[in-house]
Amino acid sequence: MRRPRRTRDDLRDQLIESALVEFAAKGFDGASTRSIAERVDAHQPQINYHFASKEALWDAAVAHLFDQLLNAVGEVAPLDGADDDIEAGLAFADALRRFVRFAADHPELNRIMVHAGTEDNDRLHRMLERHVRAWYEITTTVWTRLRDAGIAAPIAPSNVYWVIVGAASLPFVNAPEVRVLTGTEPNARAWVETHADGIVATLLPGLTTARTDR
Amino acid sequence: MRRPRRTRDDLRDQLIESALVEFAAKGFDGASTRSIAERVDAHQPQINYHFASKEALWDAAVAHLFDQLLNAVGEVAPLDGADDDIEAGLAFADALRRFVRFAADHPELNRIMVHAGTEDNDRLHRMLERHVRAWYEITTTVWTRLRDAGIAAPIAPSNVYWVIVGAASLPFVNAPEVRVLTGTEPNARAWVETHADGIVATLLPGLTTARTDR
DNA sequence: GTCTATAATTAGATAGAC
DNA sequence: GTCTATCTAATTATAGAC
Repeated sequence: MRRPRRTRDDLRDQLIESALVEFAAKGFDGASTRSIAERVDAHQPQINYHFASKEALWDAAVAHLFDQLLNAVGEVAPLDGADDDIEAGLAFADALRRFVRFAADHPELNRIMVHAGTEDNDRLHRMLERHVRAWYEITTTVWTRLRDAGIAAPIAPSNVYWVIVGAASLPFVNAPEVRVLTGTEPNARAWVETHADGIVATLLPGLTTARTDR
Repeated sequence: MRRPRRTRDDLRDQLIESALVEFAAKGFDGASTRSIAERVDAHQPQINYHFASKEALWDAAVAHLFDQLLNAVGEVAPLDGADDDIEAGLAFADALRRFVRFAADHPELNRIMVHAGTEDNDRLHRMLERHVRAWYEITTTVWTRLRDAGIAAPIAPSNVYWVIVGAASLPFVNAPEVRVLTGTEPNARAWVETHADGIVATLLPGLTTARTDR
């Protein structure tokens, strides 16, 4: 009945995956290290041994998520360097689509972010400076350019970041709510693509026009 | 040093207000009935006496919030009856603006909703059927009409509800994040109105055009 | 009818066994 | 170096005093 002993790294990875699910579902305070451990057949004190504290586990889990995000959406920096504005707009549209797909596949990211963003504490500051600020800055920069080019919708660069994140991720963050209210499955491929299409067409109305103009 | 004894209703109201803040900040599991009680100078067991259980207190707090929302945004039903489409569009734009202002003034609503919507449990179902479904239905109905009239942006009626709620409320739900990343105060009147302007102009592009056409 | 004292459970962290 | 046994504090609910 005994499970073969795991390697250090395997156990760490499993605890991180488990932590993501629990933190996303119940928030930092609501999640218990005991449940996180038991979900992967470990004992609660093993968390303190491998991560020193609940906070440190949270930091590790968040870092893991943002690694995956960067992998999935890719560096957006090149956007700024695209030759012409339409090019930049198309690249941004692509990044938006990839972000919507990531939000559908990994609802934990935006669940954790929306939990963390409600309270002003050290955890939030660490997450923002380590992982979020770069995304915020590149978004406002590219958006300003696309606005000037008449491609982007009339949203101020200072708040477009939250419009994008909120609109793109909420149906996946609240997937159970979507299922109850619509009777449809938001994680179905078609649902996700419809959502991405709507977001892109609405936020970048000048792109559809421009593309047919060429 | 003794506080004058409160009436039954005063204490209930104070506990509900306190519960809203705590549930919004930490989620249902993370919030403790002890903190909720202590915040208004009461003892933890008084919650069980006045509300029977933590769940019942949550239900009462949520009901109170949705009462306030209805008060602030008003019945949207009349929208459907407006004579012409532009009229309906203007009324919808007005409701959107009032919703944005409410989200700024009462971030607890969307914080609690976003927490509740992540887990499929009885609490979520009670909230959806009692308070949310009506808003979802009227939104999709009006949106379908405005889409057909060429006023609304190209977002499917089945997901526009989450686009609106997500885009309109996230900067207030995550106000601490906005403060850190932008250095601005999202609750400032100007910030809120700029946000509302952006949302309305982006979601109802046909309205600006139509208005100048007349 | 209302609140205080208290019970039963579960939280995260540590100390010491292996 | 890793995990198990255990500790202290905090959780919600109840029982009984006023």
